[in-house]
Amino acid sequence: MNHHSKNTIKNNLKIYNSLTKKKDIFYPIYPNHVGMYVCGPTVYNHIHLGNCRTFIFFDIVYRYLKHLGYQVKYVRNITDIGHLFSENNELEEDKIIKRSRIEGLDPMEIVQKYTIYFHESLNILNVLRPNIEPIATGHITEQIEYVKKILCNKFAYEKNGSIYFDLKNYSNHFLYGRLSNNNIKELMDRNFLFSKEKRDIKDFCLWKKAKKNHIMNWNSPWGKGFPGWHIECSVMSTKYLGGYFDIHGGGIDLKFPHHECELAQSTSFFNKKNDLSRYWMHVNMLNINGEKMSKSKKNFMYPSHIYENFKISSNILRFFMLQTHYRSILIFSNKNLLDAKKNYNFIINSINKLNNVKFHKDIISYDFIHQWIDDCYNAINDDFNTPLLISYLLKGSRIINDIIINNKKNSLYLLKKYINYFMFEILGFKKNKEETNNYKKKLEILVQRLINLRKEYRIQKNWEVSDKIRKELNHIGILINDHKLLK
RNA sequence: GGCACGGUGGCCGAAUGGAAUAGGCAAAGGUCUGCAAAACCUUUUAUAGCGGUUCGAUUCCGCUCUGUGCCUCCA
Repeated sequence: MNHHSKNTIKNNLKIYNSLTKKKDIFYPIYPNHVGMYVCGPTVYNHIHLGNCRTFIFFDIVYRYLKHLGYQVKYVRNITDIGHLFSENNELEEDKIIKRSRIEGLDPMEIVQKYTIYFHESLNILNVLRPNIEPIATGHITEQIEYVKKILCNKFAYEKNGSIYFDLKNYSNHFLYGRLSNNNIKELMDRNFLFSKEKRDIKDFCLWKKAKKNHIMNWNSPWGKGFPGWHIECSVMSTKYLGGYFDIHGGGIDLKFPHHECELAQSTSFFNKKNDLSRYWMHVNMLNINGEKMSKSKKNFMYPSHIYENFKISSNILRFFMLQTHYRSILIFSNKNLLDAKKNYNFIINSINKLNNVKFHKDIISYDFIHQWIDDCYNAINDDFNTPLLISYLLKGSRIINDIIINNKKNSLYLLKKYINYFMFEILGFKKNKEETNNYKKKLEILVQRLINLRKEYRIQKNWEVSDKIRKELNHIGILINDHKLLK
């Protein structure tokens, strides 16, 4: 009665594709190989919780594809150039340059500093590193070559040392707006600073001429300048994954214009209809107080805020994010975070109990356990429905408790095997390791001695002193939960 | 103005053309207990509104109300 053969599971993964606007069965271009590109951060600031959501989600995608036996090439870029910051339609300045001015550091020091923070933040969240992490400024030559080809194909034009994408000519040959369903004519006109140079107000920049005081600039056939925002992703994805790969992802706010422009650039580059990626995936936003958490709205929180202010671990933050489906808006609130904590602890406690129980490998197979395993796989296979999967993991935990408490003979072996797969391998929770820090270890011993001391007082029924010790420990965040005293 | 995704109990959050068995939190009750807490077990409550299609709609279609996001800074 074993329903969950690996191939059946593998052939039933459905992914919501922003390009086709429906759930498509996942099959890669080359059997057993998956190429995945995810738009990474611009490293001019710390990453906040909203950014983390996207990277945690694609970590699940990466982990699950590997679990299914695919060889995955995961590429996630670092943007260290090209994002212009506009204020009141007055000034345009590279975000990294602006930040370097504020902090009094060299632009490349800013890049280095926030790249390190980015990696550290994701490490703490147990997000796996991609296979390739290309950096935009490391691919200037390739970007220039790419722009040259688009120019050569007549889908771009030069004006005063800058290169703009020719949307009008593009529209004559291809459809612009396939991802977002946006019709160029229906888009709102805004006054852009560059608009004087552009043939059409909605043309976007491929290469921008550097002003005299613009520190980050490179030589090009069109003079000193720097690449536009969208070009780096087209170039680096094509370089490392080819002109057509399996999955392209990012936050939903990148769908338009960023991904739409990438699609247009790629089509112009090859001069033929091209999807760039077979599946396009977009993660919805994290909302706080009814609106999107973003750097520009200044309503963001960093992961470190959460660990400190809510006294929760990175595992619980991760769990919190996975309790909402990735295509839904995730609402940040104190209560939701505490719900996540309780649920997470419930599952982990059950797993810990399993580790303390001795059992033999099952001989009999139990149908309901197999059903439970199928349910779990079906959940994750249905467009990565992590909230549904978590509900099954909670159910599994309850089954474990029931078996252990009532001393039932049952299929603990399979339960243990699969709940571990789902929690640690696929959902990517960190297994608690022994603390290696020596100083911390001594503190732990001290606390343990206090607890033992208190136990002696309890045996003597000296409630006054034992309650006082418990209170003191509670003050510093160590919770004591008493059990019945053994005689 | 255009485009996209939503509206399910007190709250969060799944699913579905055929009795709402999701799940969790909260609440209530219980086990346990020196007390407190924790842990574990059990139970209650819901498809925004109006039409249409249908034997049957929460699900599909249309309209209304309403929320969020994108429209060249954004994960």
